[in-house]
Formats: sequence, C-alpha cells, structure tokens
Amino acid sequence: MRSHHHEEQHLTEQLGATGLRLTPQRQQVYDVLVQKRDHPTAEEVFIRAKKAMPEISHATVYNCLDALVKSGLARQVNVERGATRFCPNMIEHSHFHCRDCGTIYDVDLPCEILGMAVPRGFRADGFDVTIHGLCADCGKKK
Amino acid sequence: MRSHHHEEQHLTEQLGATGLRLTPQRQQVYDVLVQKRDHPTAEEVFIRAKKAMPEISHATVYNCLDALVKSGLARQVNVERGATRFCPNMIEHSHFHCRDCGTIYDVDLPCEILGMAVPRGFRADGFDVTIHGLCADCGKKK
DNA sequence: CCACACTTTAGAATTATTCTAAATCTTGAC
DNA sequence: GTCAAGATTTAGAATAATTCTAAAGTGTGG
Repeated sequence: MRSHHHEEQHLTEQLGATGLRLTPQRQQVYDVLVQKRDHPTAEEVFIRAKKAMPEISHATVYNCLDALVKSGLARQVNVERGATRFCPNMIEHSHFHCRDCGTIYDVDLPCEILGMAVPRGFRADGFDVTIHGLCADCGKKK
Repeated sequence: MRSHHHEEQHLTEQLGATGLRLTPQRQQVYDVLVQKRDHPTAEEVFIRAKKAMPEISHATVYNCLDALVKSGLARQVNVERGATRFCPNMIEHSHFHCRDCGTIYDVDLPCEILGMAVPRGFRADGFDVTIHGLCADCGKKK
C-alpha cells in the first residue's frame, strides 16, 4: 500500500500537471474514494467526507471530484454528467465522445469484445463501450 | 429502409415481448430517435415529439423511453439514470453493472480492447466499458 | 506585506428525473 | 355491444442532481 506521504506527493503531482493544487478538501474527497471502493455518488462522497471534515460543502465536493477526474486521479462511471442520452441503434456499436464539442458518434466495435470474460457466476447480457477523445473537427482546430 | 408497416410490426413485437403495448406516443418517441440519430436527451426528444404531437407530456416521454429501452428498441448512452458514480481505480478496467441490485463491480478488461479502432482523424485517449447483467448473488436468487 | 489567482462556502438557481392522482384508452369477458 | 380491469397518458408537483453566484478565505510570488 502506498504510504501516506507518497500518496500526497502523487496527488500533488497529478493535480499540479493540470494546473491545480492539492487542498485538504481534495485530499479528503480522494481519501473517501479510496477508502471504500463502492462507486459512490457525489452525494455519498459528500456525506462521508462531512464526517471527517464537517465544514465541507456540497459545491466543493463537486469541485473536488471534477478536479480529480480532470487530473486523472478518478474516473466517473457515466459518460457525462447531466442528462442521459438515447439512441435507437441496436446493432452492437460503441460511442465516441468528443471531449471538446461533446458530440457522441456511433463507431464500429471490434468483434473480439463480444467474448469478453466476466467473473465466475456472473451472467452478462450486453455492454456499452464509450471511447473518449477528440473528433476530427475538433482535432483540426487545435 | 424498413417500410412503415414493417416498423410498426417490429415495434409491436418487441414491446409485446416485454408485456407492453405499442401506443401512438411510443411510436412517436421512437420515430424521433430514428429520424435524427444524434443521441438526444429526454428533453430534446420531448421538444421534437411535441411538434408532431403537441399534447404529449414530459412524463410520457420518460415513460416511452423507458419502454423502448426495456424492450430493446433503444439504448441509453449512460450506464444508469440519476447520479453519476465515481471510482479511483485508474488501472484500465471495466465495470459490471448488475441490473438487479444495481451494484457496480470492477472487472478485468481483455487487453485486445486497447487497440480499438476509431474513425480516421479521430484521436482516442481513453474509454469506458460497462457490462450489464446479473451478478453472482442476484443470479442465485432467481 | 500586498496583489493576484485559486478555492471554499452557503445557499440559490437550474436542470433532470420521478411521482401522483385523475382522466383516457384497450382489451377481454360476458 | 357493454362493462370492468388494467395499462397508459396527462399536468403539474415533488424530488434529486448539478451548477452557479457572490462573498470570504488561502497561499504564493514579488
């Protein structure tokens, strides 16, 4: 297990590379995520963080989660926050989400994925693949 | 292209298999999804459906989308509705979402996926894979 | 020590989703 | 056909999720 000091250094580096600072609140939110890896919602993180840091606010938790996600210290399980999107294409395919313009494109799925393994006793009956990156248009603009 | 009659029959069959009926509203919502495949949000579907069917209500659009998703006529791009979940595991992995208990498990990812192709000009820098199904516990209960 | 940029806070505002109760529609039994 | 039962839709309220705002606090370099 990573020592406390090393973790702190790791957080500082990762945040720093994104132009952000390590603050006690960001540390705390990160600790909550690491302590119980049950994919909590922002609200759950808020409740847990409040125990150790009663002053922390709702907006700060969202802010910290954003900071962690932006700097590669955490992932959000859903593609995007906010409204859910729908598509009628039931042929197996994946989605490409452009981080710049937000457009979601349907893209082909390599068939190897179809045989993906799941843990013993689990039964899979479908899956979603979302690829993140820059679409051709947004790539050009840079 | 599928004829209007065939589409109607298809919808009736798929909905029927899930114990649901084809109604004008469900037809309309489905048509909206098919007419412009830009992954609209529920709100956008509502606005578009309203043009052809001004009486349609907000709740009905949600209901219809649920019905279409349940019967395999549409997909929702996000894993779940509602609150976004977070995880600090930055090692490439995928998520298994149990449709019964809602738990999200981390599972290994076959490395073949890493070389997944994207359209010309697109640049990928990460992806999410979510597998849907029944976890071991929920599978036993059935 | 000061200026400046970054963060946090409380709470309001907005957005997304679900719920409720009443009205309407369908279907099957008679 | 008519009726009852169950499914569906509606408007609008309620709740949940997220974002915004303005003021206060913090830290860093000069």
